[in-house]
Amino acid sequence: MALSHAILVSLLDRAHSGYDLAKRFDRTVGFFWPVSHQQIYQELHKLAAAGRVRAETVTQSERPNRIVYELTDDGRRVLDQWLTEPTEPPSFKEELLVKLFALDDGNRDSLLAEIGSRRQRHADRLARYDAIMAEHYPQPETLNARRRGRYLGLRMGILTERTTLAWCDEALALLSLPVPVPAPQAAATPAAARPRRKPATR
Amino acid sequence: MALSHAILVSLLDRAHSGYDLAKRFDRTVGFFWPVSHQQIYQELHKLAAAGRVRAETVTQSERPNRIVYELTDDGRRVLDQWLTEPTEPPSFKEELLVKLFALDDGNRDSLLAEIGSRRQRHADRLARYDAIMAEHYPQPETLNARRRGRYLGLRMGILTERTTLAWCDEALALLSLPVPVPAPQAAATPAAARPRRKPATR
DNA sequence: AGGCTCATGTAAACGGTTACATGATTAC
DNA sequence: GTAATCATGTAACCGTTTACATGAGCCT
Repeated sequence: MALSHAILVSLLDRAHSGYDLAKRFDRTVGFFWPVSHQQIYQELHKLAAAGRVRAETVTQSERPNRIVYELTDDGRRVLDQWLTEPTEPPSFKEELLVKLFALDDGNRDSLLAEIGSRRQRHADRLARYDAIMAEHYPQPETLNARRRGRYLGLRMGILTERTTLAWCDEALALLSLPVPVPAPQAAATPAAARPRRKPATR
Repeated sequence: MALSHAILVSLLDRAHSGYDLAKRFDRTVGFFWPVSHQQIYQELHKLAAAGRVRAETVTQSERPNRIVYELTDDGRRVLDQWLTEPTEPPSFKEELLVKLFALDDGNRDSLLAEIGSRRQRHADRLARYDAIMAEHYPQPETLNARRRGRYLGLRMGILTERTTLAWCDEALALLSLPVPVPAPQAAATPAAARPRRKPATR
């Protein structure tokens, strides 16, 4: 429901072509709302058909023509309306945590390795975000409204990456710790013979 | 690609019916991999057709019959294979941050209100997670491998909610701060007459 | 009487991903 | 010569969401 809105938001400042939007998304809104170029082109057609954006072809020599899209008054109205509607907390799908549900002594090492490589990726991201912050958002209190909103997006990214890094460190430490030896009575008893009591879930 | 795997993971400990799985997901894996009951039923059919689970009907009087699914050796193999494959960082879609990209003086109050209500929801979640942690995971070092994995999932949930709460507080504080008055020279100049220099994006 | 829990499903619609397609220019 | 950049798209597929369906028993 919000892909169209993400595009409208990106057109707020000025008109863009589909190609521009695709590149812009990669650096900005795309961090919290990933979108492919195919989606953008198709959605722009729909938005134009619905009268929320106006298309204008810019003829170019030496380069393919561009089709530049601009917000209409109606588009602006739809956008403002959307902003007042309540938002659901993000549903995040974390494959790694699903995998950890299957953790046992047999797969411990491969999961440890995976957490390690994830740690690295998050550290890289954090470094990139920190660099953008230092360069573009020195003192958030002095920013105007629009730029404050963008600052807060970046800020969320930084806090998230820091938290994830800290979690990776905890996870690596915990998984490296030896697992306590299970109670000795189980040693010689065949599995099928042991009484099965209803185990507490969780 | 991982819905089937999330189900296989849930069947690791013991056999479950679709109905059981749906309820179980809500409390466990569903936090990092949300799934509806329709998806579960359909996926169970596919998994059974592929020989990764074995279905058994349990006849009940007074209640509808249950169809209970159990991991096969092949299912276990597929699961173990999947665990060794690398994982992408989660792509999270945060509508609220998209909205903040459109922040201006006209919508500041409604966005402030929305951040406030989101703050509350995250505080509630954190309280629930803390309660589960206190009750089920007193000392993580003493847990066996399987339960350590689950502990780490919960731990991630707690860290995430804490971080989000802190971000909400920052956002509320920043948006409540008065926006600095723009440079006075713009006061009487008509917008069209002002020179338009290429503004720095970001 | 109305709503919840147990228990399973089908069907349509929507949204997103992957693959394929074209073609000129510029940089290495 | 090869790859990347600019610039736009179509088509098939897959995964997810929403709506609809059934029916008994239990609780208030």
